[in-house]
Formats: sequence, C-alpha cells, structure tokens
Amino acid sequence: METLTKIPEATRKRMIQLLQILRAWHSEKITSLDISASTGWKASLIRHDLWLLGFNKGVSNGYKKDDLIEKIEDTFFIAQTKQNVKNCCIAGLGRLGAALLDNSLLEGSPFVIKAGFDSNLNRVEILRSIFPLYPASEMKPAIKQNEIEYAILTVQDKDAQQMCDRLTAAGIKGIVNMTSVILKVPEGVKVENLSILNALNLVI
Amino acid sequence: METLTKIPEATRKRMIQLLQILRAWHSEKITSLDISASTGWKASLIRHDLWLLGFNKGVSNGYKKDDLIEKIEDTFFIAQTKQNVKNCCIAGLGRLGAALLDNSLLEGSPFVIKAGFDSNLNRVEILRSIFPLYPASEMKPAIKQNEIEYAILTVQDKDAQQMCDRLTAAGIKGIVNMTSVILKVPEGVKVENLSILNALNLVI
DNA sequence: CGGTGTGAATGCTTTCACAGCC
DNA sequence: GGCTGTGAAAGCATTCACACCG
Repeated sequence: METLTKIPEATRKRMIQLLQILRAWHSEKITSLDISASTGWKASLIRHDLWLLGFNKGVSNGYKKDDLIEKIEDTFFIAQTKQNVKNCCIAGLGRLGAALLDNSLLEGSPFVIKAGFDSNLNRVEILRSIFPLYPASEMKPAIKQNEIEYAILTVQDKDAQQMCDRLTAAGIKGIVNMTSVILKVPEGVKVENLSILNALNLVI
Repeated sequence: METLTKIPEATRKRMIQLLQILRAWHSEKITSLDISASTGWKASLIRHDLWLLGFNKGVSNGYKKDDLIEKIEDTFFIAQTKQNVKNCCIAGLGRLGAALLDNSLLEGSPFVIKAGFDSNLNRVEILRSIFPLYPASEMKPAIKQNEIEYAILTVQDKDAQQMCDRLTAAGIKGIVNMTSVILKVPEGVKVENLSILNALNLVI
C-alpha cells in the first residue's frame, strides 16, 4: 500500500482523534479492539484505516503506541514539536470569544493563540488578555506580523460572513466557525463548523 | 415517495441547517440554486434531499419558503412553538461553561438553558447567573425537576466521561460535547462533538 | 428558458470474511 | 486463540442526466 494515495477525509478525522487517545494511553501496546472499546468505532474499521495509512507493524498482537503516533503524525504533518507551532487568533470578543482568550483549552497541543480581534473598539480596550487585542481594521498587518494561520470565529451570526471575508483576505487558511452561519470561503480555505445551536438541533 | 421511509442522517443535518437559512430568508420564494449559492451544496443535492422528504411543491419555478419550513419542521418534529421548548443545562462551569451562562447564543431557538452544574462547589457559589447553579451531586433531582433533556458538556477532558455518566444516569437524552474526549453513552443518547481542539486539527 | 422531480450511475465509507502470524 | 492485513462486498451519499412543467 502506498502512502502517496490520498487518505479519505473520514479516515483522516478518525486518525486525528485517535492521536489524542494514543497520547493519553497508559500502556505501551494497544489493539484495534482497545481502540474500538474507547471510541465505538468497529475494530475492522480501525484496522482498515491503518491499512490505508500504509501501516503494517501490528503483526498479530497489537500495535506499539509510539509507532502508531509517529505514523499518524507523519501522515498528516502534525507532529507536536517546538518548530511546528500553529498560530491562531480569536475573531470576535463577545462572551464566547473572551472565554477562549487563554491557552488552557489548547494546552498540550501545537496550537497557540496569538491575538484577538473585534470590530468593536470598546471590547478591545476593555478586555484584559495575555495576547494583544486589535480592532478588526488592523487585522491584516497583525495577522502577517504574528504569522497567524488559523482563526476561531466567535462573532455574532450577523457579522460572521463579513468577518470571515476579512480573515481570508488577510491570509487565514483555516477557520473554526462557532457561528451558525454557513460560511463562503475561497478555494483552499478549510472550515469546521462548531455551532452550539446547530449541534443542539442535531442531538434532538 | 413515502415520508415514512427513514431520512438519511446526512440529509437530516442539511435540512436542519437549511431551516436556519430559510427563517432568515428575505423573500417569499427560494430556488435550489439560491440555496446552493448560500451553502455551497450542489443544487441537485438539495432537490434530492427535498425529494427524500417527500416534498413536491416546487413545480418548476422555485419553492415557497413557508412550505419548505413547514415540511422540514414536520419531518423532524422541531417546530418552534411555545409548547415545544427544549430545556438544556451546562455541565462544567469553567471559563467556557460560564461564558454560555446566558441565553444570547440560543436566542430565537427552541432551546433554553435552565441550569448549570459543576463538581466544584466553589464555582457554583462564586458565579452569578440567571439560572440556578447546582453542585454535581444534586444533578439528578435538579434535572428531573427542571425537565432538562439536553446538556452542553464543558468540563475539562479528564472529567468528561464521569460527568457524562452522571448526565445520562439523570436521564439526559442528548449531549453537545465540547471536550475532546470521545464519550461512551448508553443506547439512545445522542452526542455531537464540538471540540475546538479537534476542529483546529481538522482545518490544518 | 429556468426551474423541479426522479431514478440511475458514480463515488465514498464501512463492514465482512478469511488467510496468515505470534 | 487472539489479533492483524487485505480485498471483496455491502451500504450510504452525492452527482448526473434528462423528462417534464410553467
């Protein structure tokens, strides 16, 4: 099996989750059944996923945790190294955005929050934070200067598309969208939707 | 086409999003191309979805917004009426949970936050909120009494599964999971995962 | 024309089945 | 026996193609 073949999106999402599980795993070895027990995914699906990654070090008695971690990190270029830090920003400093203004949620991850933005100057001035906060008008230079690549969008729905446009114009490559708006983005920009309202509708 | 046939999950998710778009839609009529333009979904996919719902009122010159809204609400039992309020709670009152302690995010939706829980008594006592806050030990009676059916889980990862177990034991039927843990829940309980960390990994 | 309704065709994803290994 | 590696088969989801309608 060639690693060059494109990995399906569904597999990619699972592997990234699996990485979290592996990092927290207590023992040296792990089987597809262990993984199945902690995720609910079918064991055969996990083996198939790993096969797609070109993994073949399981040899009949489980996987070595570290081998798996390495393989997944290599495949998706997400090794957690000092040189591999990913800079993010918070766009929208309302209640939700302000709550994200420290790195406790992202601790132990390669992501670091480097800045916050709001179109309301007031918010920018009132809030205290360990990162610089900027009015949205200064976004472009601030994003360039801090080498920010990803954004967490926490504005109100009515401002979502406009703020999104500004972010992509400033060169942002990925957006975690916490509004319930479906964003239109240029080719190549990735979006993950994390609207609480949408999620609630889905768990009914 | 029979409405009794089970609607695929993917279609259901789109239709629930579509509902938001329709409610905010300015004009009386909307075409599959309009919807395509505001979502990025292929127009044919939208027509196919509506066909699966058994909708057939489009007759060649677009859909009437209100017809569509009605059909979607009926199909998924999510009409927004006074009698159809859905009570929720916040489990975990750290920075993130505390930020959700007002209903501004859920305004105009059938969801209402009715309570907050934390296993740390301190948090419960310190925080001000318009809803009652309870220590986790009092969860079961509080959930019964307030007729709460859904929970937003905002505890730290290490406490996620335990808090989840408590919630399901208390009768919660759906969980919006903002931790990066993959939860194990009893049959019949729905979970939507909204971990920011996971989402960031996916937009790389 | 510019639209919908419809089923067939295509493309993903997941599950199954089973040989092979420790 | 318990587990992996592998491809085929089954199950979903999306796109296409085109008749038909106003």
